[in-house]
Amino acid sequence: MRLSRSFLPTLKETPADAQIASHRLMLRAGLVRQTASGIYAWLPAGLRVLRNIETIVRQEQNRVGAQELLMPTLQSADLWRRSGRYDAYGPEMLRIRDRHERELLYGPTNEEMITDLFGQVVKSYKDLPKALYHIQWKFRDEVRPRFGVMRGREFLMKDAYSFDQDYASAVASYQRMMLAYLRTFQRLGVRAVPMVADTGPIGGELSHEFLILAPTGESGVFYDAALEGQDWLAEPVDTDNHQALASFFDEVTSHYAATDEKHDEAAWDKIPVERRREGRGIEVGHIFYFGDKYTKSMDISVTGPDGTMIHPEMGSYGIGVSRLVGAIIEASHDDAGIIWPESIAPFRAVIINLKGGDEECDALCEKLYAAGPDALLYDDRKDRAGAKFADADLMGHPWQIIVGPRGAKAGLVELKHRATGERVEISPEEALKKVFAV
RNA sequence: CGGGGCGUGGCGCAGCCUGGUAGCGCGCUUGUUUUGGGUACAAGAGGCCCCCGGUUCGAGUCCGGGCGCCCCGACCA
Repeated sequence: MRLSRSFLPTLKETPADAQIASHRLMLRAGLVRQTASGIYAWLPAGLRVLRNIETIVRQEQNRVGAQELLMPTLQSADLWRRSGRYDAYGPEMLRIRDRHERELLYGPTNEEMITDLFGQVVKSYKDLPKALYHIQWKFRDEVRPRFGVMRGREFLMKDAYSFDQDYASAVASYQRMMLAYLRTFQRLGVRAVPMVADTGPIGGELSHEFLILAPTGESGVFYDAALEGQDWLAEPVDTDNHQALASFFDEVTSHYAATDEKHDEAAWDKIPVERRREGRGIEVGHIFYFGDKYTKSMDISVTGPDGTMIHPEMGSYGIGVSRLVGAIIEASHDDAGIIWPESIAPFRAVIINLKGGDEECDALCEKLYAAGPDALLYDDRKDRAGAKFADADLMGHPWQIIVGPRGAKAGLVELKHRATGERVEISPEEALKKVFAV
C-alpha cells in the first residue's frame, strides 16, 4: 500500500475521548473510528489486524476438527423463548421489532441457534462428536461502554460449540479446545494464561478464562511461573487420543493460576516464592462445559447406542477477536506507539523514503515495494523525515526500511526493528529477506 | 443504574460567570524555505457555536426541554 493513496488517518494529538493506551493508540494509528457509543468502524489498517487474528484463530480451530459456519446476527425471539433465556437475559440484549411486529434480537451469543441447527441435522450418536464455530459480530447493550474496542457494545467474536454423546467425550472436546487456545494465543504473539473460572450452577472444573497479562487489566491474576515459556506449537498432542489429551490437560492445570475472584491463598503459599507471578490481566477467551443445559431445555436429542434418546453434552468456547486487538496493544506498546507482534501486524514493514523526488531514493524504494505491495506500506508522502518516523513508530510495523540519499548511493538501506529499536545498515535484498523471514 | 462532566472549523481547546458581528494551536491549501526524528516564514480556505423553544433591540453566552458523548462506581466476553 502506498501511504499517499491510503486511508490511514494518523493523529498527532490524542482524541479527548480516549483514556487508556490501546484506545488512544488505535485512534491515533488510524485503526478505528467511533461511530456511536461502544460501536466502531474498522479502517483499513485495523481491519487487516482483525483479519490476521481471525486467520490464526480459524486455522487453530480447524486444526482440532472444528468446522466453520456462519450464523446470522439477527435471531428470532421465539428461538430464545425455547431455552427460557429471552426473559432471563435482561436489558443487555438488544431487542428489535420488524415491520410485522415480529420480535427479533441482535445476538449476544449463539447457543440457542447452534443447538437448534444441530438438532435439525444430527440424529444419531454415531455422528458425534461435532464441533462447530463461527466468527461473527455480536451485540451486548453494555450499560457503560468504555476502553475503546475492549468493552464495546458491538464486538467480533469467535464462538465454538461442541456436542458429545457422554461426559468423557465432552471432556476430551474441552481439552482439545484448551490446546487450540494455547496454540492460538502463542501464535498471536501474546501470553494468555488459562485460569480456573467460575462454573456457576454447573459445577465441576471445566471452565477456564484466558487472560492476557497487561498492567491495565480488569482482573488481578496470580499464577505459577511454570506456565511461562511453554511451547505449544513444538509439542504435538494427539488430539484423537483421550489419554494424550488428558495428560496434556493435567500438565497445564496442575500449575496454579487464578484471578482474584478465585484466588486461594493457601494454594498460593505452597508455590515457591520465586515462581509466584502476580499482575493484572484482560480476559480474551473463555471455554466452558455446560452439559445438557440447552439440549435439554430445547429438547434436542439423538439416538444413543442402546436405542434410547440422549441429550448431547455441550461446551462453548469464545475468543474476543475485536477485543484482542485492544488487549494486544495494551500488552505491547511504548511511548511512541504500538509494537505489533509480527503474526498480526497490518503490514510487515514500512518503507520510509526520506527524500521523495530524489531519483536514487525513489528508484530504490520502488524496487523494495515491488517485492510485496500488499504486505508492505510505502511511505511515499511528501513529508519530512521526522513525521514519517513518528508515524512509523506509532503504527507499530515490525520493521522499518529506511531509504535515504546517502545509503541509496551506496546501495544500502537501514533496517530498524520496532520491538528492539535495533538498526542495521544492509543491502536491500538482505533487508527484504529479514522482513519476510517467518 | 447512582454520581460527575462535556458538546464551539478535521483534531485539541479558549470564549459563556459579567449578552454586543467567533478566537488560538495543530491539521488542510498555495508559495518560498528546510531535508535523518512532527522545519520556518508568508498568504489563504474552512464554523447550522448539538437540536428545539423561551427571554431580549440583540443569545455561542441567560432560562426551559430534548439528544449525543465521556469519566468514576456497580456490572460485564
